Amino acid sequence: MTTEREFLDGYDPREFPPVAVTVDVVTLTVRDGVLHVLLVDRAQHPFAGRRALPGGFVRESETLAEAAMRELAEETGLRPGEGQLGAVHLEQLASYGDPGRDPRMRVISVAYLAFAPSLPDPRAGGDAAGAAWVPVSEAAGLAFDHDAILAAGLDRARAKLEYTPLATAFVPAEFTISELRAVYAAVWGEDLHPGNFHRKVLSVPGFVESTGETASRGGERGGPRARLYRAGDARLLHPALLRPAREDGVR
Amino acid sequence: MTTEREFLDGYDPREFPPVAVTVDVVTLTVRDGVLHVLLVDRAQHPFAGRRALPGGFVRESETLAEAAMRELAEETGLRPGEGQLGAVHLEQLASYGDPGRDPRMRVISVAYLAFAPSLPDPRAGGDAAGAAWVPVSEAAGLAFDHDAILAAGLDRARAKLEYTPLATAFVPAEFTISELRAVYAAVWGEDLHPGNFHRKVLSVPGFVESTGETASRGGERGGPRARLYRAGDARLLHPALLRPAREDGVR
DNA sequence: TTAATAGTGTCTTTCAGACAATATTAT
DNA sequence: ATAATATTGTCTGAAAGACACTATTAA
Repeated sequence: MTTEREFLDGYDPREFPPVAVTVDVVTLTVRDGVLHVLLVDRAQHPFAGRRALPGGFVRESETLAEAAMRELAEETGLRPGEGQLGAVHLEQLASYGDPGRDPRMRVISVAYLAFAPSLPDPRAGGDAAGAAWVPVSEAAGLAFDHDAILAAGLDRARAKLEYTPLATAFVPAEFTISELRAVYAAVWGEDLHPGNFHRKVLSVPGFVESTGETASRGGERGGPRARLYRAGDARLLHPALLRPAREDGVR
Repeated sequence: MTTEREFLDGYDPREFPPVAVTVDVVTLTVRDGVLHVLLVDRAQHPFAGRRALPGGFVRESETLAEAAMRELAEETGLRPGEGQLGAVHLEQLASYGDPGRDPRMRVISVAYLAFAPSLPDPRAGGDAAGAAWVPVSEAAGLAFDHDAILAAGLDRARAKLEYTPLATAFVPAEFTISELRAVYAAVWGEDLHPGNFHRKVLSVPGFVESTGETASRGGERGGPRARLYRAGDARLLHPALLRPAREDGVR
């Protein structure tokens, strides 16, 4: 937005190439130890019958983040800022604007990434008619360029667990170290050493803080009752919790 | 882009809220050991007389990245894909679309981040009339929300030097370890221990590879002639080159 | 009882950073 | 000659990861 040409153009919106701006949301959650993404079924052309990321047009007076939260609320049937949706972490992911990515017209989509604790199935009716949580391993062949957007969201999520405490966004307000470890295992797709993970999490300043309470019962198949923790005040993890076995595929 | 409403809207672009999509580019380079950003002087309202990031409207048939590279080429007077601009690293940074960020109309700007080796001053004439390299410490009070975009670019650049070999994008194809260290010092704003930095860089697989050559002369104020290296094939640094002294400000 | 899990202890290896030492070159 | 720089060596402490061990609880 800098040159003279732009200023002159600014006077008449009709001189711009017609373009639409949408948001698409990659919403991740962990259900039963498996990473899931929220997808909707497209009823209409184009890509009718295919699954897609929830999304829609940005309205006139809302910010991009507000549009993303609104779309997420519409699809899950939950209201933002209340109950569990209030605990959802939302961040901008990237924008996608290749000509032809939408066959109807030029569409620039701003993708958002959301981390949610385990939520109920999307309610039927309304916009959420075709919404469902899908294991990421089964989320292929999406409409538009949503496969690439989902892949970018997964990459971002896996990286963010390393150096931020955002794994806590996937669990309830109070959680055990084992539950937190299950999040890492689900997002990274590999098991972590329980003992080392436990000591590591407690050693990072501000990652978690003890509630003083203990879980009401032990594990499903036995074991002592675990202590409960809540998210600490750290915004970055120092030192980071690095993924194992990244030696290959780096070059 | 998923609901019925959207599909219907798709038929008539005039039904969309008028919106423009631009790209803005944060172009960083290191000149004489100081981190600089490429800025232009705005001649026109709004923000006439203020400095701004180079940018402009995305054209109909180009991708977002192509638009960013085109704007960068126009402002620097260099042609993309040739000479030094071919060595420029360009990546998407984030998108900015708050209502009111541009007083003329709704504008969504996709910001890009570029790392360039030391380039000549922008040529006079044409779009680059008011373009100049400005030390980042003096780049405040920019037009629109460009202060925030620049800050995001600096954050990203500082973080990327830690775990990617992108510092090599700031130096010529062949460089010495000291030149690479000067890049880190300029971007991070703190001096690094020469001996430890040297050993660290050479110990990270694929970060740099020796050319077998030696610089034609020693340092400006004396010292032996340093060996020359070129960028290696690593895309990520393992282990990473972490910034010192981040204990504070994390929480 | 049996098996699984929570939590802690120990050891080895790697790495960051402080510090030192030597060789080389511009001035 | 002097000072600055390149490069390498050494040492200490932090941290990751492997492994072991004890206590507790569901079934």
